[in-house]
Amino acid sequence: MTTAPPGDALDEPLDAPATRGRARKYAQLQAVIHRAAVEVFASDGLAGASTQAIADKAGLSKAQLHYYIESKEALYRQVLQGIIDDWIGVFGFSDEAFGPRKVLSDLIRRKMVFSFEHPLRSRIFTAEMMRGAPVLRPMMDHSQQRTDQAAAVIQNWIDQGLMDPVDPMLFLFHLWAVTQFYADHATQVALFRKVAESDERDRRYLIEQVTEFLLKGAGVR
Amino acid sequence: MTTAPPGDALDEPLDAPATRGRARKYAQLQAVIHRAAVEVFASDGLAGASTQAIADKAGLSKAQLHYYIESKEALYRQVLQGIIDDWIGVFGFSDEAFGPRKVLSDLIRRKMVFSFEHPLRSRIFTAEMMRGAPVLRPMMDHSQQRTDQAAAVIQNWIDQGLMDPVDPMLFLFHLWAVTQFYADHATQVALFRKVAESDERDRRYLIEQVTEFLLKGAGVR
Amino acid sequence: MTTAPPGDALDEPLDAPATRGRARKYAQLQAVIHRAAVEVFASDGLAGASTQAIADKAGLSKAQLHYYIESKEALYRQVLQGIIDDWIGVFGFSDEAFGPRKVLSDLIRRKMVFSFEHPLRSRIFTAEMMRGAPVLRPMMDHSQQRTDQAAAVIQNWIDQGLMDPVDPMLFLFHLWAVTQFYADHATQVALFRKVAESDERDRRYLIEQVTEFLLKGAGVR
Amino acid sequence: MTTAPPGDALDEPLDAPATRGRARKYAQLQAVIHRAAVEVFASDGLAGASTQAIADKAGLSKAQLHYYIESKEALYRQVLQGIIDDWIGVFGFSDEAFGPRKVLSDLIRRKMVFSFEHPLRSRIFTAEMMRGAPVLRPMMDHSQQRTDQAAAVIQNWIDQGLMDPVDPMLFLFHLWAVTQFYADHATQVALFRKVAESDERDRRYLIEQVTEFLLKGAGVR
DNA sequence: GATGAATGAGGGTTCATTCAT
DNA sequence: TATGAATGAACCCTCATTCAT
Repeated sequence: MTTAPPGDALDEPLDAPATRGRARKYAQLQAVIHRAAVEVFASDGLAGASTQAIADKAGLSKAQLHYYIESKEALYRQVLQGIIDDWIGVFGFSDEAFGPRKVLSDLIRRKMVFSFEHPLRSRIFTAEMMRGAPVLRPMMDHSQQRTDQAAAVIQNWIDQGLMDPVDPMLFLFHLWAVTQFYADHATQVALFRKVAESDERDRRYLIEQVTEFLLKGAGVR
Repeated sequence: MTTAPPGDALDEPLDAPATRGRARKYAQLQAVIHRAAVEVFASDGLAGASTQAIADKAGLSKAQLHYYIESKEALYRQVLQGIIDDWIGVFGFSDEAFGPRKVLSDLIRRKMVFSFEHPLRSRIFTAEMMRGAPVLRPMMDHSQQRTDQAAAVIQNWIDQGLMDPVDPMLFLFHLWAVTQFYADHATQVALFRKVAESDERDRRYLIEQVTEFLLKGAGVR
Repeated sequence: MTTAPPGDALDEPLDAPATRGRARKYAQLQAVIHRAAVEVFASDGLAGASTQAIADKAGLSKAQLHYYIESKEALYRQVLQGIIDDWIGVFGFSDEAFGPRKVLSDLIRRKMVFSFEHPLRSRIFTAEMMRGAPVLRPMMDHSQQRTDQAAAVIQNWIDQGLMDPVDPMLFLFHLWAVTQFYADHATQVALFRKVAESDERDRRYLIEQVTEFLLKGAGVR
Repeated sequence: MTTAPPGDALDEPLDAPATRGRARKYAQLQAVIHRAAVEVFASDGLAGASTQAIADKAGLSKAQLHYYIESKEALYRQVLQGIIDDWIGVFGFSDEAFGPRKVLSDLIRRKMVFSFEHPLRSRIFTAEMMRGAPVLRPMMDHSQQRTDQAAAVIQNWIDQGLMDPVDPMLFLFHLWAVTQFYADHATQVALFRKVAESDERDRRYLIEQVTEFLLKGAGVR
């Protein structure tokens, strides 16, 4: 489960100091750009995002930004790639043998934590999905396959009487929909609940509630 | 429950025939523009949508379009207004006295039907929400209040032992999240389930499954 | 032989006066743009030409120019198309039966006149050729075929003993090279000969000299 | 007659070994840059050529290239200078006393060989001429004078009855035009003649044909 | 020397909106 | 009303050149 923003992991191989310093700076800049891009893409979308806005947010000139990126679309693709890379860690099932309660609780918790910590990324992903995933589709090789596997595991659990006979795929949808909601609509959630965002205690409460709701809905024992 | 696209309801007050004809044509054009705008905003977003694209889709020239609308943003606001107007019909609780099973089932069914029939509108709404609702916020006067009322009703039912003691607001969120998912991610849903969209029998199946899941999750009796 | 710049031929079908006036203005503007483009492309090349420069020379704003053209490349293609259209009239052989002296003299005169009257167009063509004709190639359908036919006619004349046994294709090249020179290098020609350009009497002299030289070189009787 | 690409002639004055090695490397690099520049300028023109493309072709970084050249225009000027230096060797008349047949045949052969071996340089020159020679003009000090001398020689021959009374300057133009054609339009020549470029036997044939044509055209005895 | 980084000016093109007819 | 035309502000991106290391 790697939720660190790209570029924050600074364990590069040791090198000549000069090179290392330069590479380090380069990586930092890339990270800054990445973060800026996430913010702008999240609020304005691909079409609405201007490289000027990204450059400003990153503290660069527009020309400087374009020195570091290939194109706006490439930067967007890179952001998406970072997201689906993260998804893998988040969405991977742990050992099926632990049974649905443990495995699904873990999954839900990871997903909720991701929602709390990376709401912008989550929104970019949802927005891309809603557009029909024109950019993302060619990048998602195994997602279908992985989802089918997850559904099979759930079916196994059902067959073993460990949970109610729900439609496994739909259950996965619902799990996704509910957990994702806390990222995509974080502002509204906070507003309606009159609770400040990012309250640690509250997050635990939400995870609890969501977990209980989802497991109960599927009759997980 | 009004799911008809705005502009289709043509029960204008009777008037002088000439004026009525003119007004009628005007209303029809507005409806055409509205529909075109929904399509374009849904797939390209506010920033990505071009008035040219909307005009093309409406069969008008760009200048003609701008004659009928105040501005692109105003048109967008109008579309959003149409959506929240629809929401009211969809989301309104029927008489609390019927109890949670009946009331919530009805609500879920209406919401699912809306998802099936107006996925584009749903997506525009979600996209706007995800941006932090910069345009929508000033337009949503009573939504907070209405949601609070709904939560109160649910709390009542809980107090009466008609359902498990869930957090009412969270339950509403989850209900929203799950039903909305079938609109916002219709393409993906169809893809993953290998089912053609818009199959009537399948829609009934989905409504059933979703209803059961949500009610069970809240322990509705 | 049509050497008029496009847009000058104003024999459009009669129409409603308003439309005709508008169409007329449109055609005039297109002609102005075309002329400006010819000048700029001739002196700066495709890559070096800026739409700003073309717009300035045409007395338009850049945005206005782009309202009338599809793109810089398309405008360039249009210019090239105009040139090869003209070529056809210039280069077409009259009736072979008149014999080489008459037919070739006519051709040379036409080509020289074109060089005098459209040196810029000629240069654009040569420049495009020198680049390997990346843009022009797909537009030249029948040039090869037409040239082969011309070569065959010349071979016929040779077989009939009407001219020396020169390589027909090479003769065509030389004819082209020499006549083209007076367009492509008009400035230098004037400079070296210390003669003002565009002197009518001098043009007749040049045509005479060139004709005699070329015919003698091929031993035309 | 020096047709070697500039920079290839490495007979620099002997010097201290270190300096000599350094100077040698410097000269080699200059030659590499020169060759790369010729290729890029020939196909893209001055405006269309990018220093990046030249650097790539020369195997240097853009910054490195700019360390070795003063500016893009200066490099272009340098290329032009190399070309006109070559022209001198190619175009110089041998001893007038040998008579027009010998002298002109030699000149034509040299010019044709240059066309075959340096088509790119030839094209750059022609392109510059067609633009009106804005860069070249200030560099061509003696060309006018030299051409006048050549014309005088031809006039002499005419006066001696060694060739027909053609306009000497025009004859030089035609000589230039025809021989140049085989460089500037090498691609089209090969295409139209369905002959592979750079065939040694064919080159001899072309030189023969061109020589005969030009001499006959001027009635050289 | 060589290289990554930076920059200012411009490149072509699009667009929402307005205007005149 | 409806349409062609016009406009000014952006937009994404490139480039020759310079700078710091």
